[in-house]
Amino acid sequence: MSRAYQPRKIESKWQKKWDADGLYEANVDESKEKFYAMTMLPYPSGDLHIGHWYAIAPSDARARFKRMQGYNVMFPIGFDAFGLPAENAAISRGMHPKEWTYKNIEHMRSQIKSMGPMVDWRREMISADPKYYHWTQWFFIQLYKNDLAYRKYSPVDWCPQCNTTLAREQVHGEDRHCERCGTQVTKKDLEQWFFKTTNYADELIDFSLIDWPDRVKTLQTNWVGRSEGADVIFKTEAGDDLTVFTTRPDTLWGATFMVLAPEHPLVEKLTSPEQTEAVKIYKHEAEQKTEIQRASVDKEKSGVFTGGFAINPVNGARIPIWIADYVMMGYGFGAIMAVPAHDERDFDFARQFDLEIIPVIQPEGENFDGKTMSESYIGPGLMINSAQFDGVAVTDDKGRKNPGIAKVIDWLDGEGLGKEAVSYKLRDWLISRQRYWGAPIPMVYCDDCGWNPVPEEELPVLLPDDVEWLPTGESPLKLHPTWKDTSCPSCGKAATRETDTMDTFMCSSWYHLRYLSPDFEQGPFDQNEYDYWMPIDIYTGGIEHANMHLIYTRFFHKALRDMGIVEGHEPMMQLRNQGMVLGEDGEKMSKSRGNVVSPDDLVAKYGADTVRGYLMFFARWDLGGPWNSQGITGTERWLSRTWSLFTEPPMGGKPPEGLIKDVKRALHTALDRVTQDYEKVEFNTIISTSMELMNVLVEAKKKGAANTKDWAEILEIYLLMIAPSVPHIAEELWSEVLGKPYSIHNQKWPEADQEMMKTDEITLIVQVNGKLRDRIVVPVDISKEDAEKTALASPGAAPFLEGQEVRKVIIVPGRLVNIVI
RNA sequence: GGGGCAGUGGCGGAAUUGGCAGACGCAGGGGACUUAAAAUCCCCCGGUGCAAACCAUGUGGGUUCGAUUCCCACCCGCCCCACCA
Repeated sequence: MSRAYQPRKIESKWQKKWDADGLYEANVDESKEKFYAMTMLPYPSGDLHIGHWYAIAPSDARARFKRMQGYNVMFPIGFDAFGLPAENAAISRGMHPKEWTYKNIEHMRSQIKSMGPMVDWRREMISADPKYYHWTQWFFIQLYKNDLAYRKYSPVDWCPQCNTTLAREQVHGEDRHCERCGTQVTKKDLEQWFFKTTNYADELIDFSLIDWPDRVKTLQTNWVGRSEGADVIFKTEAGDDLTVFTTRPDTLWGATFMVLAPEHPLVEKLTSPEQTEAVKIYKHEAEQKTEIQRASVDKEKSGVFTGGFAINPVNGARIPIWIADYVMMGYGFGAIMAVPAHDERDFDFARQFDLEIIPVIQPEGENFDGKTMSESYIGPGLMINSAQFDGVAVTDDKGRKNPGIAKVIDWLDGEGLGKEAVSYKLRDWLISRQRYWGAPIPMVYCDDCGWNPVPEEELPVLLPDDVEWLPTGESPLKLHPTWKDTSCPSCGKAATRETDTMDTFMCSSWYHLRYLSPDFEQGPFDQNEYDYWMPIDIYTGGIEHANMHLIYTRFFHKALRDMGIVEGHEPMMQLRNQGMVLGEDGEKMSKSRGNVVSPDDLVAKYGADTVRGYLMFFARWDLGGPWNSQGITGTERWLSRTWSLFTEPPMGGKPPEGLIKDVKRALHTALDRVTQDYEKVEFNTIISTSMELMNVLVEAKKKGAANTKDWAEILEIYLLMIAPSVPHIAEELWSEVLGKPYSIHNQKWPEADQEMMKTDEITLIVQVNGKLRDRIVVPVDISKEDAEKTALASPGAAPFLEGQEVRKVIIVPGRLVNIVI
């Protein structure tokens, strides 16, 4: 009597054996082509979420497919172990962040193992291990030595809930809330460490070397926000330079006033005695505004006149200088020339405060008058009121491609009034965090020598365990009685350590390098491993990191490349994003909503293979969607019917003529499709095609197909096909039921036989005026003439052709005949 | 306001990229087996219509012999950015 399908039994059995045999150990092997498949590492929050499974299991299937194709595949995993949740847990439970984190890792590691991924656990990295953050610190020092890390006093984003600064990227939404806790972010003037990500702005929007989703490329491009234009030097009446960036130097003659950000350094000097009070009040209001809800979007412009004037360099006009909060200190120079006739915001401002409007671009057939214009004009036209440039055509193009802009830039340059310039929205990356559970920034401050890096031989700067983590807004390390005391690396005098820690995104910017050699002590990675494995061939994970991790890690790689530490221009050649698994109610899963699906429960009930298969099947992987707890029974049935197919005795007698040929055709067609879908990283159709094939096999077995000598080979190919997606049942059926040599995961991916896929007869679609009228079965090699003849005579089409003149017949060989009447 | 992604049965989704719309699965209906239930197996399953046939891929146009697929305009949903000069 055949055994029933007992997934949990066979799954833990094979997981143990694979582990004991080191089946998934990935070693440098020059004789084989490498494939580095990586999935975004989890944060050890406590429990593996279904979202983790969704990220890891299909990625694992893809990696297994590559392995069967003959690649030497590395599919590592680790833990992004530093970060705020550990500290918050420490505060609320009175448990040390380290203890909490490592306990969680242990638990989550076993949960990951329960899905049976082909992970080489010898390569695991944990970013909170001293042997890891040693090198995070080392990288900081390299960036510092190469002039890519600097300290700056500036207003920075501050989360009052998390009690720390945040990178610009970690501030979300119109209301500017904290990425992690959702609290409204405030501004704080602090001296902090930054990385010069802006040095790489242009390179970061060049995606020519990588195969990344358009969505991510667009997000990153918009985030970098490159604009082409010119820097133009205005002079204040007092003689100070007042430089502005503009994308529209062609409209310079229409600049009738200037606007500075309230925080602009020249404001005080410019302000006339009679305006001093008004300016002071406005500055104060503007400061408050960033702190209060800006969500109440009254887009009505506010601002105040400083009493100061500037000279428009192109025409000598004396123009007033205002301050307004619609000008941002952080972009360009924090100052603009206002051209109300051709900029919507400037127009609104001019109308509100009754400032002069001079049109300088005019399309044909128009006759603009600054006094009567009802809105600004942004489009193309001819320059007017612009002295020698009158009549020059201005197009919709940006930058130098626009003839008007190009001419003006060249002229400005020649006159020494300005120069071509590019501006970016991208900010330098603020990495200081006033928190405990992170990698200490390895810098020392000495009253005499200033800032110096900790000597590399003294790394790592260890995080002390005995710390009070009172959430005070000061770095907890600062409150430690002795930790910060050290000596100056330069002069040896008593000095103080930097007590801030690094943004955890710093840890995750290079973890792919640590997988190469997690225990290597002479450097961040072993060069031999690097030379073999890098770059990453496919990186999978959520899209939410498009403007954070995925920009930082590219920046990091490019910076290391310029230091000669790594090679190539990009770390990750291909990126694919998975969507999100939502709760059954279509909402984001959350404990408070009670719609969380527990993978542990599912594995207990259905087994890991069913969960893996269903995650691949239930939605388009890149989109995700709501979980359906009934839907998983479809995958469960697929596997139990597969089990029966292999374990139940043969049926029927002698199979009918042609059956085996038909089965083989279905087999190879499915194999071809599955192969393509794995290449394209489209998982749902891999499973549906496998189900479809199984249905064919079940039918064929009933008709006696299992009584032929071909049957064994058919079953083998089917098993090989499903092995990457459902590795345990495939192994059991392969090694135990078919008695083939262990392991199925060392077998070669079968090749679809194009000959087998061919048919003798095809079904030709017969259309009349594009409407389906009949289907005719014809020989595959039918001539066009015969196809036309047969179609015209077909019973379905004939009635529609009666008494009609056939004007044209379109024949798509192998597909259809369309008769046009 | 700008940008992106999507819109196909009751539901998740297919459609070899311009050629049979709805594969595969869930749910539903009917039947077989069973004392009964579960499991399993078989049949039906977009709409209208007795049928022939017609209608149907968010809406309206267009290109084409032929459009879910390409183009234009619009509607709805989600995501990102948002007074960025």
